Amino acid sequence: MTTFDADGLTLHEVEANVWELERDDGMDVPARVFANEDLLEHIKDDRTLSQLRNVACMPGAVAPALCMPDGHQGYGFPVGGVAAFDAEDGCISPGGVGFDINCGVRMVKTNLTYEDVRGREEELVEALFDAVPCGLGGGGVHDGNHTDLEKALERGVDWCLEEGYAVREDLEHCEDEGMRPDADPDAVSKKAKDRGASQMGSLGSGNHFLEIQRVTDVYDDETADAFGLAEDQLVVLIHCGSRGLGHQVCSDYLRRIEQEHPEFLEELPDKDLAAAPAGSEVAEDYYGAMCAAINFAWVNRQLITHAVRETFADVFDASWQDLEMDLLYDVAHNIAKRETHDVYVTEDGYSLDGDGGRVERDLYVHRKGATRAFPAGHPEVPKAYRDVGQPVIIPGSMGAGSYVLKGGDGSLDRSFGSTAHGAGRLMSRTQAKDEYWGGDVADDLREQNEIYVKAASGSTIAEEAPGVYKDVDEVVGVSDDLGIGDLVVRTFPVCNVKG
DNA sequence: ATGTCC
Repeated sequence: MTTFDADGLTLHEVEANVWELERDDGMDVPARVFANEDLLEHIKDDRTLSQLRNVACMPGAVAPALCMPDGHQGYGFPVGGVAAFDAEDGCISPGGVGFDINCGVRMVKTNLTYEDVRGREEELVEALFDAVPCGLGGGGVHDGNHTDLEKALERGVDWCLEEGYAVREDLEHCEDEGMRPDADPDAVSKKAKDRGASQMGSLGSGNHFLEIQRVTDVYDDETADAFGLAEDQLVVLIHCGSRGLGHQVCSDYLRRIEQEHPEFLEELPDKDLAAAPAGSEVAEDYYGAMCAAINFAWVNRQLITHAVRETFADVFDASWQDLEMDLLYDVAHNIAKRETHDVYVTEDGYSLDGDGGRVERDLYVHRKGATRAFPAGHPEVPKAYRDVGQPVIIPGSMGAGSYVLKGGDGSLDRSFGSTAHGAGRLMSRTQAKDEYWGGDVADDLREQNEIYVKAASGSTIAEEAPGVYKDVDEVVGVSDDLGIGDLVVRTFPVCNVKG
């Protein structure tokens, strides 16, 4: 059997692109990495694998702890991690969701082609840059107050509909229809709300961006047709999260868990895993606050969508409806969710693939830097896509393509209905700033790739240089080979507004 | 990711 040694641990290749960390005495369940050997090389020297092993030791872990092909080391849990814990006697972990709650991405379609925008990239980017607040700090598309914020936290995109920032079809083309009903605004601190009120409809910083892209390749004609995507079509990708509000919710609950459950923390292999026992008051409060932050992030992306539609209408002198700027889909990348899954009880604990006795379990499924990828026929896939599978949007780096996949038939048996979320970082932000200078990166993109980039700060461009990321082609290739998310189309950047 | 430490 092929093995791969990394981070002081040994992986065994149990089938093509599936590497297992065998269960040792400390682990409740085995752990698995979905990757090829090139991708494994990238996690050889960081803490990804030991972090994944730690996740497999957590109370109530069900079936394997998983790392997607774009995985890398994170805070407590690896980014690219998928982990399910029993919702009755397991746990929920802010570290398993991440600081940027419901960081995610949506794709807005247009009926324009690359020819329509060619030569007007600078004009379009300047107009978008003026219309969508970006970078660190306050300011948003909607001049928020606390009354609006409460409604946004409670109702998500449904609030945008009432305010004229959304149409009914936007809700129908969003994961969870843009609203988590379990949201509990009372569980969100005043400090978090203060930060959120001034950031309603803002891009933020880091890897967040607004990008105009063109469809360059169609791999699956039938599904592309169902998604309304065709070669040469212009689309808009909006990638952002819950800004300071989500960050504050995460920080608040990490502190509360430390204060209220020190004995529970003590038993975890790493304090950064910071889980709350299922059923405890803090677990319920965190779930309610996290769901409110999820709603906030959806409102954020919807408000930006509104601003993008108005900007396109201005620049191209036509209404956004005439430009057919409909939402393809909006997916969350950093969330935990109560979901019911079929699992199988085996001698070794649990499996997902039908070996053993079937039981239905209520779980907290954590997707941290991972995308839900439900297959055709699943009741939570919107009606428009029920026959083909949900759209899965995977952004690449600034200089690389992005992909639209469809939820694969293998995703429920392999990964709790999940796949990768992006290219995945190769190096830290600090290291990136040593290796690159923002101005040079932007010049290279313009001269070599004809991609026009405008950013709030030069150092952000350096931190996000294409060379800082893995090869997204390899990431989606593994997803497609495993049948957890299947290739539909590839896009390539035309111009980009960076936070 | 993030008013990159209240």
